Amino acid sequence: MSRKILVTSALPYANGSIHLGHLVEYIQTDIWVRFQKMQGHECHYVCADDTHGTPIMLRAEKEGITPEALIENVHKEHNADFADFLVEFDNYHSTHSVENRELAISIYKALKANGKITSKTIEQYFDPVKNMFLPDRFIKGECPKCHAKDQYGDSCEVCGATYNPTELINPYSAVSGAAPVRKETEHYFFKLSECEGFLKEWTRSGTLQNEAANKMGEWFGNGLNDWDISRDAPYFGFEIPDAPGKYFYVWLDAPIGYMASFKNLCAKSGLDFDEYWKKDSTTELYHFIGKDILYFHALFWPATLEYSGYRKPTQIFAHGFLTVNGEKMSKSRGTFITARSYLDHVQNPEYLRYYYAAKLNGSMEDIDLNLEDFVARVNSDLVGKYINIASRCAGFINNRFDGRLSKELPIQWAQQLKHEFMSPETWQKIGLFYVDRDYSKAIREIMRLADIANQYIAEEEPWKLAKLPGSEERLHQVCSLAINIFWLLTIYIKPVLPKLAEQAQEFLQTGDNQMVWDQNSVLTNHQIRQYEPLVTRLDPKAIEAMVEANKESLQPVQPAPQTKQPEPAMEENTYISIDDFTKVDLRVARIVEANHVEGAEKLLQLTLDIGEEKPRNVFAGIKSAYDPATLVGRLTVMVANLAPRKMKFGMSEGMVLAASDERGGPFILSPDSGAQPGMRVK
RNA sequence: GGUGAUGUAGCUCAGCUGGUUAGAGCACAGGAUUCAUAAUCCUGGGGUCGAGGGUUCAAGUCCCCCCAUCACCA
Repeated sequence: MSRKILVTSALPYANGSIHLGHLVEYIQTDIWVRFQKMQGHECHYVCADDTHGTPIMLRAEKEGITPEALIENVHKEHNADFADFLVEFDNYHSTHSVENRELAISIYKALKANGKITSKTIEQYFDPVKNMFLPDRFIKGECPKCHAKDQYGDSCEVCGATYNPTELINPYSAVSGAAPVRKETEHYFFKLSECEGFLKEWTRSGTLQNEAANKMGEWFGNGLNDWDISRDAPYFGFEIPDAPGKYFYVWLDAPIGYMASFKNLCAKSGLDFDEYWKKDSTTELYHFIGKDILYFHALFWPATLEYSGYRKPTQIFAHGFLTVNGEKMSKSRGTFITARSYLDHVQNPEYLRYYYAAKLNGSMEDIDLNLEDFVARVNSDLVGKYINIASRCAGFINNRFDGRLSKELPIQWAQQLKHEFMSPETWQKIGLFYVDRDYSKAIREIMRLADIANQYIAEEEPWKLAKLPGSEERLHQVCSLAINIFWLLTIYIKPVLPKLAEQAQEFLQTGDNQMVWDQNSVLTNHQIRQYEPLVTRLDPKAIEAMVEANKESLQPVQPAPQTKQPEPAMEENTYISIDDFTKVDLRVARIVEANHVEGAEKLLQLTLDIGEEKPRNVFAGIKSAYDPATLVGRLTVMVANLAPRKMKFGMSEGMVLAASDERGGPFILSPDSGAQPGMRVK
């Protein structure tokens, strides 16, 4: 029974190169799609560049080209990267396309007709030099909570606080450096607050993984706010109908890009767009995404579709992030590796496809690319186990039997091996792992089978049979069986290693129609070709060179900030600069008051004078070591610009420094005599 | 801070609804073998399952509380 399936991966932002982190998702999706196609389902895989928004506009300006030219260049680069990693889209389009413009406008109109659009006047920061409203990420200033300098407008990287950009102290524009002014502007909102009932039901109807559904509970708990879907000119995007100078926010038209890409495919291939997108469509729709953009795909997107008269996704598959050697990708460590850099050094994309597959499961857990493990795994599994089966037996077939497989297989095949390698149960078991995106289990099973094959060969000792008179037939059958097993394993692993499967097909001289799932016949009395090494071992030096090269490519210029698909934060150095240190405002403080806190096991409440008008209230975890009475009047040192933190017992407006480890403590610090409250420690 | 996850041998990971001496691959040690890209086969060492409480006849598996790591907070 053939199903009709539409699959998407998240749209990469047209502001940067594809890197190994992105590839987790595209490889994950591609494997899934290839498996569906192998099963004979009608499966279409579409994607596109996400091209709109302020970062694109500003970057184009910086490069002295039009945004259109910028996204065109990036589109070419992305296309080449995906193709080289064997990610086989049926269509790779762009959100800056006629299809997307039409769909975005018609969806907006439908939402409006359904009473789901409203407008509100809001106050936003405006750059008077650039004459533009500033997105949160383009405003910097002092954190209102911890007073750290140069923090972004939406959150503080030092204390982790989130806030509105209007709360920043001494804000400045990251674009021009000018002090932004607050300015009123009318924005359009999607009334998400009215969609709560629908969304609650939808998110609990099996469309999300358990962890993801749990996560949604939090958002519902806080109550849904209306979603701001407009931005003011200048903006690179689509202008909103009947609203001159107002543009759709990039996240409105980005997911519509899935539809647009498919529509574009329909025009080329004759597929029926409505069959896949109309409200009561019986086709299936799956979105593969990273866990970071679950919010957009599990709330905004289904609500948008629901209230504009389209079908909703069948399921949303969220995956985790990539770490390299157990840590976030880092430019200074050379582990921030682009797709292109990998190809330049390692060449074979299937090593990475294999490794990711061996690690992936259907959960939102992060996966780790351990570079040493990567080399070991590829060489030992792929070359040592799997390819080795063909490599060690093909010679006998080629040289002793003119490349022709035997007419019969050994009795072990019928007796036991057939059940392991070719029974309906095995096909089903591995198939189910693919369907569930539990590729690591599929790989594990396939490698278990490869082990069995090598054991079988070791037991039969074909090299001895070759020297033993009268054993010709036995030798022929044993090696033919090994080749058959290699063929089966190739089919099992084909979604992961499509190129290798193609080369194997060439060697085995099998047709496309024999490379299908559920294969139930064997190759007997069949001509194969001369064996050539199908995969070579991966030299660890190539990995070292790649890491080195990426260390060198550390750019002195900071990449443009992104508002979408944020890349994992980068760690710069183990050392901090003097500037980093001076961010910490250490002050001499006098303990004016010290009290026990009712209900707290570890805390004391301190009132600290640091020469300010109002003394600071600080909770310190030093109860175990100090009696409050002995503290009053003492001088100590506190962090004065730590983000105030709301604790169970009240607001803590700083931190007292104290030393401790397993040998004891805490011991609070005291300045030498002469120090006065409020003096800066530096 | 809130929320969702994760923490099992040197490394990467399995361990379903709690039940015999906690598993695999890699790495390591010893042996076998030479067909194969030093690949393969056999044997072995190695874990107080993040810390601490609790429930139970029985806990890696359930509950509580810490600690660490990751993500999200429109």
